[in-house]
Amino acid sequence: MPRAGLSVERLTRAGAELADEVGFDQVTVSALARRFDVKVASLYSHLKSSQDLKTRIALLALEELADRAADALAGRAGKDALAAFADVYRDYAREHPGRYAAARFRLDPETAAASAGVRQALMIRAILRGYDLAEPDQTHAVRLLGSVFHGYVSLELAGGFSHSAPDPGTSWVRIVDALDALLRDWPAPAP
Amino acid sequence: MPRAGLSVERLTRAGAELADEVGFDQVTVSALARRFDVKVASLYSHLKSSQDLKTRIALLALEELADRAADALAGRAGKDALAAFADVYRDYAREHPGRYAAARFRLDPETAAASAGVRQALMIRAILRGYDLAEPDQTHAVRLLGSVFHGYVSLELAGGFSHSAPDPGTSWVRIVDALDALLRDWPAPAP
DNA sequence: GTGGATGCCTAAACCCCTTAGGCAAATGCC
DNA sequence: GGCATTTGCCTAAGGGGTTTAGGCATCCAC
Repeated sequence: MPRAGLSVERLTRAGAELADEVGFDQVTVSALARRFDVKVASLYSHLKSSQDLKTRIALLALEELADRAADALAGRAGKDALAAFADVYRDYAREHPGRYAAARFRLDPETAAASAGVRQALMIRAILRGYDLAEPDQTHAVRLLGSVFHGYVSLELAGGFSHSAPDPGTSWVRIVDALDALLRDWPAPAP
Repeated sequence: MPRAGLSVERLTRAGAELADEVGFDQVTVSALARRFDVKVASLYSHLKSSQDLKTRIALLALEELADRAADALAGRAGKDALAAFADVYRDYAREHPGRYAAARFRLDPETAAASAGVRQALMIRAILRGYDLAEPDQTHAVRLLGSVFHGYVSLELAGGFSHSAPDPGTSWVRIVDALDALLRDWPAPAP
């Protein structure tokens, strides 16, 4: 019987595809084994556990997202950069819902610290350098942007905006406009 | 052998408590049966399925959230109302992380349409009547607020802001300030 | 070619979900 | 209070998913 040629990388990529097809929480070691026409136990020479598999898929998704964002940001600044980043985020989630869900998978702190998630945070901070925000307002703004991007995309994916006008793409554009305006004129603390 | 006195309501409440203790995705029919010291199969005279249980917990959480929000909104308008609603959301998620996660559980469209989720959407629209927004801007704003509230709370719960200054409560206040300012001066579409 | 490392296998234990069918406790009717 | 019926909880059993232990065949290096 010839060997299947498994490897952590192939398994991770296949897991990511599986996630996009059936949803991240349906990604299972068993399903992956079926996909490679191999017995379940065989995967355990490559993966430590189901958790390990999910973590790897999450890291892959975070990488891909950060790569796309870096591409999109090249040569842009200000609102251009903000809109580009925002679109990367939303588009990625729509193209790869399973991977996007994976990117939200809870990692333990040290794994998270070593992930491409920090690159994303740095890029948001870079975008904010196009606006005039001193600390701690910059951090508040980072958190706001992270919340809006994640929140919107996750509500849209969950079907929260479906079948209702105006279409989600339009709201997205207007929300990015609004965020740009807000960042240009960030209010002082309320009295 | 005396009966345990199970009922759909008791099971749902216990499920919600369990969710807060161990996380919503650790809520399982088996765990619930253990909690009542009863055999697993016994729960199936009360619950159709594991999915059914989760749906019921989700509906409970949506009700509780809507009730709290309605209380908080009574007699308030404008920024007061906005801040009160925002705090209800964040506080509920911090007090009841499992229930909050349950409230994000994906319901099928008709169940969602009959849930307290629509009450929440109506309350956000009511808050926005304190600002001067015509359609379709009001809808854009509803979506923005929903995204920020959900996004922020979910990032905070996921530990995204932990161990980093400024503390998440401060950012929350400033973000609500910023949203208020933005709604008072909602920008026209970009050229 | 042969030795060793590696890859995939069988086997088995454990946990969760779900259905079918049975006995006993609660409920209601007289 | 006695009896029938309903209802609730049980045992039994099948189907997945996860994970570990141990075996044999394949692949690679020499």
